[in-house]
Parts: sequence; C-alpha cells; structure tokens
Amino acid sequence: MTTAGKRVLIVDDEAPIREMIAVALEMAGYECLEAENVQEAHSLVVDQRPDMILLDWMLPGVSGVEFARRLKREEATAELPIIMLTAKGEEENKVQGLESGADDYITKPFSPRELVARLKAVLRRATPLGVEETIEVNGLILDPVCHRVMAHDKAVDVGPTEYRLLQFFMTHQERAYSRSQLLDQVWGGNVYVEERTVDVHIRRLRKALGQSHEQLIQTVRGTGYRFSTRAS
Amino acid sequence: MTTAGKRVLIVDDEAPIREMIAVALEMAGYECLEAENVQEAHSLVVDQRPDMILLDWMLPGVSGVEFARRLKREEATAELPIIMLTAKGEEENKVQGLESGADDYITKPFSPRELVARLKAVLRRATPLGVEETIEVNGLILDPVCHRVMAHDKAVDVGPTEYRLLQFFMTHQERAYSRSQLLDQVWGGNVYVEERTVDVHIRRLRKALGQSHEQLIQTVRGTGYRFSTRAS
DNA sequence: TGGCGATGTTACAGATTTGTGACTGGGGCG
DNA sequence: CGCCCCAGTCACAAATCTGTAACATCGCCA
Repeated sequence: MTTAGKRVLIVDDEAPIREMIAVALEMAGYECLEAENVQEAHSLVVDQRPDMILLDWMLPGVSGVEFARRLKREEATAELPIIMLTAKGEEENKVQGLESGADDYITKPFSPRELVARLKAVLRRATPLGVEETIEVNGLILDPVCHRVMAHDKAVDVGPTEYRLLQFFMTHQERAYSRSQLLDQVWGGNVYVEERTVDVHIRRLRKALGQSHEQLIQTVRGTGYRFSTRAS
Repeated sequence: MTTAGKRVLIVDDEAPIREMIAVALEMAGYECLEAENVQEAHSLVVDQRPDMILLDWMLPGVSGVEFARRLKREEATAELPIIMLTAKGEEENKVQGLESGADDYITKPFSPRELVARLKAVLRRATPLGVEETIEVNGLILDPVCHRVMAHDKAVDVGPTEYRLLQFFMTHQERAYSRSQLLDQVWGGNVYVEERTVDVHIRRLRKALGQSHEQLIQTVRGTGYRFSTRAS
C-alpha cells in the first residue's frame, strides 16, 4: 500500500493557507485539489474522487461541519476520510466536529510535518484492501491469489493460522489489537482457546518471517500486538 | 461497528422484568448481565465493563438516578451509555432522569421491539465517540487506536501506566490534579498505593517525552500536577 | 541565610507479562 | 494403519513494569 499518489482535497476559504498546505503535501508526494467553498468542493468530490479531504471548520456559506455531515450521509462518499481544520479557540467544537463524521481534527496553526503525519495515519487506517489484492510492505509480499508469502523474493513457509494472522495484520496495519480481538478476527468469533495461544502463533509467524521482517510485528505491552512499518 | 456482541447490564429489582428484558436482548444478539441493586450493579460495571446500562429508576436503597449520577462522575464510567427505565406516571421525573446523565429513558411498559430500537440508537450514538480519536498537542501525538505516542513523528516508548497517565492528561488539559485524584482516575479507584508513586510515574513520563515535551507536564507545588501548553 | 516540607531522581526487589521450546493429540493422506 | 503436519497448551526463561524506599534538590518562609 503506497502512501504516494493519493489525492487530497483541500477546502479552505483562504488561498494562502490552501497554498501552504498544498506545498507541504506535494512535497510529501500527495496530489492536491483545492476548493474555497463547499459548492466547489462538492463538484470536485464528484468529478475527481479524491482519497481524502482536509476541511476547514469555518467556511463562508455552508460550514465545514455541515458539509462533512452531508458527505457521511451519502452512500458514495461515506467512507471518504475527513480531517477537520479548526482554528485555535474553537476547540470546544471538537466534539461536534467529530460527531459530524470527521476522522480526525487538527488545530491551526500546525506544522506541515504534523499535518502529514496525521494525514498518513488517517489514510492508513482508512484504506481497506480488497481480499484479492497482493499487499507489499518493506519487501514482504502477501499474495492472496497464490496464497503465498514472499520475503525479498524468497518464499516464506507459514502455516494456515500464521497466514491468516499475517493477512489480517497486513490489511490492518498500524493499529493495535488485543489478543481477544485477534482471536475474534483471525480465529473466528466463537472458538474457545486460550489467549496465550495468540502469543505462540505470533512467535511462529515472527520466526517464519525471519530477522528481516519480524520487527514488523510489534508487541504492545499490556495490550496486544500491532503490525507497523514504523519502529516502535 | 457491529451491534452484535455488545454487553448490556440490566439493573432492576424485579427478577421477572429483568428476565423479560434479557430474553429480548439476547434474541437481538446482545449479551446480558443482570443486577438487582446498585451494589451488585457497581461491581458488575467494574468487573465486566458492560457497553451500556439499562437502569431502573426505582430501586431499593440507592436509587437509579443517584447511581447514574455517580457513574457519570467517575472518569472511567462517564462515557457509559445509560438508558433509564421509568414506570408510567413517573414521567414528570423525566427531566431529572436526563439531568442525572442518562442518555435516554423509556417508560414501562414497553415493547421489546421498542427497547431494542432505543438501545441500538443510543449505542450507535455512543460508540464512535469515546477515546478513539488521536489527540495532538505541540507536535506530541497520542493515538489510542494504534496505542502509540509520537513526538514530532518519532515513536515514544512509554509503559502502560505512563500511557494511561498521558492519555488522561491530554484529555484533561490545563486543569491541576492532586495525586489522589490521579490515582483514582488513572490507576482506578480502589487500589492501595502510595501517593508518591504518582511522582515516580510522572518522572518516568517526563523522561520518556524528552526535553521537547516534558515541560507540558507541570508541577503544581503543594497540589499535584497539570498538563498545559502554556508555560508555567 | 537556615530549616523544613515538597518534589526530583535513582536503585531495587517483587510482580506481571511475554518469549520460547517442548509436548500432546487430532486429523488428513498415502 | 502409520506418518506427518499442525493447533493448542504448558512450563520455564527472559523481559519489562511497578511500587517503594532512600537520598538529593528545590523553593518557600521566618
């Protein structure tokens, strides 16, 4: 799952701010679309199908909140991730913003670095892959069609359970899961097995992946495990 | 967000009514816990962490209203959705019931269908909120979904207790807390540990945050600590 | 300035959580 | 039937976390 090439729609009525954001995102490898009001934004959403929206809270005419709500109501756009931009001092509106369906919010002023980090996080969480698509992370490839795992072009031998575990992790990167959530998701909801069983299979999976990739599976002490490309 | 598998705590002093409700909910795919008084209810809340509570207005001993109020006061249970059950003719108390923190109320007698509908609605409203959103302050990011702390895009390694402590602070900025309040809120009300333990964990947290962010956690001499973006 | 209570810092032992290898038993398959 | 693979469990080792005490500093006030 490449982060580059994603299209981000920036909705803000102040051109300089839009520009600043656009520059930062382009440097990070995103494509930008810009709109200065909801009408413009809406037609861009329809025509260009961006991958996510950066939406200013305060907008002339229809507010950002209202627009977000509208997008979430529409079937076609309900899954579109939205990050809300709020000016400092509007923070008490945070709850309302999140309730309206935004996936995150960020307070102005913010550093470009922060913005990109948040955006990445939201995109990563929001981009589910079809079950048939091969997933690649740092040279580790899981190919559901061939039912096969490759590390740096060498086949990796994993058992059925480890395969499902890895598949789940690779389609749900970054987020931490408890042992019981993993049992639900990977084993299937109504099995009775010890939670520690998860640890053992994690162990087997790590071993199979070998030194080059085992650090992708991170222990979240007191909680469970996480698959992440970023060092812990 | 699946509606199935949610655990509902039913608090009513009349066993047949509890039973009737439990059957209805189980048919709808919920798991049920039952309690016939506030004491019992409270320990179930603590032990089982249900996803919501159906609470009878009239209860022997401590009333339902009082119990609801108590739950809303506790940090750990404040977000727990509550539906109040009131008998016919007590409707004039509706206002008081809602003021006590209930998210909805329903008048006996009610149909199972109605109950399930109301319950779904309350759960739907309540579920996406909670502590699922990332919080960002001055480049310090706490992401509950990934169970992770980042300072300027670099992962910060904190232990479980420090993580909870930071999460509490970031969701309760600016205000000062005494050591004993922190023990209540972060450790959980009924532990016996020295107050000085808080200092040690504060120290560990500050260390983990590093120079760039440790000043966010401020000492309030003679009182306790405070998380604030404004220099002290 | 000196004393005193409050807070910072560190070390450590016990508790808890996780890693790891080994064992058991089931089920498919030749 | 016998073999082999695999899932699940267990027991022990290793890693990490936790609370506490002891000592070092700090800041306030007389």
